[in-house]
Order: sequence, then C-alpha cells, then structure tokens
Amino acid sequence: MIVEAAANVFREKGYDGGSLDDVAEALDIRKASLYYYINSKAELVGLVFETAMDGAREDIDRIVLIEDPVDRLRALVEHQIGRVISDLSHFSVFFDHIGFTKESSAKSERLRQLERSYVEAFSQTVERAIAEGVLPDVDPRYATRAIMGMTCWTYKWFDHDRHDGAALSETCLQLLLGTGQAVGRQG
Amino acid sequence: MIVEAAANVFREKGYDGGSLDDVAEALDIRKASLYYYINSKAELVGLVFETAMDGAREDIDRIVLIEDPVDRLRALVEHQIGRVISDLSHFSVFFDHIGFTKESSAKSERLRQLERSYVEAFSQTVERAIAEGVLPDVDPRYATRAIMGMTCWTYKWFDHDRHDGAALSETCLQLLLGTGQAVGRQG
DNA sequence: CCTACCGATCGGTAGG
DNA sequence: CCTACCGATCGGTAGG
Repeated sequence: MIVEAAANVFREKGYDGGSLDDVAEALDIRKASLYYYINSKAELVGLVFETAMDGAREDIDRIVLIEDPVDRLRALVEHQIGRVISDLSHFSVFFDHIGFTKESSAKSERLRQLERSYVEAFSQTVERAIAEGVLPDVDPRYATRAIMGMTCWTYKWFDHDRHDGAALSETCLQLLLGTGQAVGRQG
Repeated sequence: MIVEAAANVFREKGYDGGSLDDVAEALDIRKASLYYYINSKAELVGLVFETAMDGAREDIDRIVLIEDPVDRLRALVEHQIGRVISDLSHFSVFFDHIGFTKESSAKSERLRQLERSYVEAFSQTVERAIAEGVLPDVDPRYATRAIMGMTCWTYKWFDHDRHDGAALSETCLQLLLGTGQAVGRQG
C-alpha cells in the first residue's frame, strides 16, 4: 500500500528528506502516478498519521472501561508499547513530524483533535491510577508525560530481532508499580 | 552564535526542512557567508550534536561516583531532565536527526562513540540501582531504555512558561522509587 | 498509470 | 563577509 511505502520512506529519511520519487520507487511506479491516489505530499503524511492514530484510539476507549486499577494500568502500558512496536514506521513519522503540516486544513485539524482526545484518555487513566493508589501521589500531568515517554520512546531503539515487547512492558510496569524487592516499599 | 541559530532552525523545521538560508537569515547575514565558518551543512548539524553531548557528558562521569544509591539515581534523573530542558533545541535536533549523517567521517564516528559511551554510563547507573535494590529486579537493558524515555521525552512537550523541571524530576523519581512521599530528600 | 516538463529552492562555489 | 551564479532535486502539472 502507498501509505505503508510512505511511512517507510519518511521513517528512514524524514518527511522533508524523503521524496515522492522515493515513495514511487518503492512501489515501482513513477512519481506522477502517485497523484492518481493523492493530492499532495502533505495529504500523504496525513494518511500515515491517521493510520497510526486510528488503531491506537480503538484500544484506549476499551482500556478506560477496565475496572481493576492494576489491570487498567497494565493494559495501558502494554497497548501503548504494543502499538508502537507493531507500527514503528508510522509512529516514527507521527512522533517526529507532527506539527509540520503548516496548513490548518480541516484534515489536519481533525488529526490534531484525534491526538488531543487520545492524550486526554491516556491522561485520565493515569489520573485514576494515582487516585486509586496504584501509582504514588504525584502530579498527574507530569506522570502522564513520564509514562508516555517511557512507552513511546520505544520507537527510537526497538528492534524486533533483538528485543521482546512483552518483556519491555513487564519491566515498565514493575518500575511503575514498584513490585519486586524494592527498598522501603513493603507495607 | 551560528550553532545556536542552526539548532533553532533545525528544531523548528528539521534538518532537511531547514535551509542554510534560514540559518543565515537568523544571523542577519547571507548564506554564502556561512561558509567562512563551516564547510558543509552536515558539519553544522554535527556541531549542534556536539554541543548537546559535551555538556551532558560532563555530568554523567560525576554522577557515577556518587555512593548513595538513591542520591545517584536522583542525580541521574535530575541531570538528564535538566540538560534536556535547558537545551531543548539542541536535543530536539540530536534525538530526531541522529543517523542522518550518512558519511562515516572521522567526525561523525567520534560523535557516535560519544553517544555510545554516554548510554553506557547511563546504563551502568541503572544497573547498579537494580543491584542495590533501589529499583525493582527487572531487565536492566529495558529499564535503561524506559528511564531514558521517561526523561528524554521531555523535549517533545516541555514549555518553560508552563512547566517546572524540578517538579517533573520529582514526579519521575517518585514513580520509579514507588514512594508516596519523596525519598532521599531530607539529608 | 505514463512521458515530459515547469518553477522554486536547495547546498555549495567563484571570486572578490 | 558580499554578489552572483551553478547543477541537482524537489513537489506538482499537462496531457494523454
């Protein structure tokens, strides 16, 4: 698919560094032919964003409904990491090139809102975990960013041949929940 | 300084998206004049990397020497966050455009080694925290990445007008140490 | 989905 | 530090 090809190109070379010629070459067609499917390069990268977002949004609405606090936090971390590592190209483009769409078109405005509502749901889940005592009593704004960093950062280094997503999720959860023989934690 | 101007331009527009004309304009000179100071665009972005790295390296060598496990971990988190937020432009370029220097010149090889030894020192500090029981008994490789993500991710969202670096550091530490109240603060 | 092409912009150089 | 300029590449269009 054209969106997959674009995601791979933009991941390797960046949005500005990757050309439509590169995308076309990956599809074994000519650049001009791309315009049969898309109207502009900006629209193409918008489709990459959308693909990354749409999948992630499905999960989070379901996660919010989980009742057990630990299960809910676990689901949040596992799904964030799972989404990112199963779609490294899309998320690389999404994370490193958001804000490049200068135009405030209806499309990019919709994307920005999609992202906002995603962060909002993520944030609420963290807030509840704090209120329920599953996480320490910290500033929920910073805790949200910290946990997003912990999980999203994955796209910078994760390699499917060398790393294991489940083990990573487990590590993150243990760091957050403080389980294990942590000092001053029993009680 | 020319490196500061370049960092700002590359942060806002990316390495490929930001032109030498942009950098020159920020300095109120002509593009050709930049070549009195630099030999290429790649060299310029290399100088941006170097600036970000050199500062961070100073700290970490000192942090490794701290004896108290909690103090050492605290210093690691505080300095990582402190460096990133005091140099948002440089680190944005560093994190999002590393690997773009295709040439394996002596310079870029030196930079890659600088980065490797930095990650190595960071990693050792996390490993020791696990061994000493300050962090849960998790895979140190993933724990290193998780903590780097937690702290480095800051460059994506931190705004000096709206956020407080010290409060963020405190939140990260409490999440990691699992204490409701701050640990290791009083003497 | 193609060939052919355009205007704009880019990194970099000549020569002062 | 400047004016002037070059070759290459880019996103996008015409017309089929």
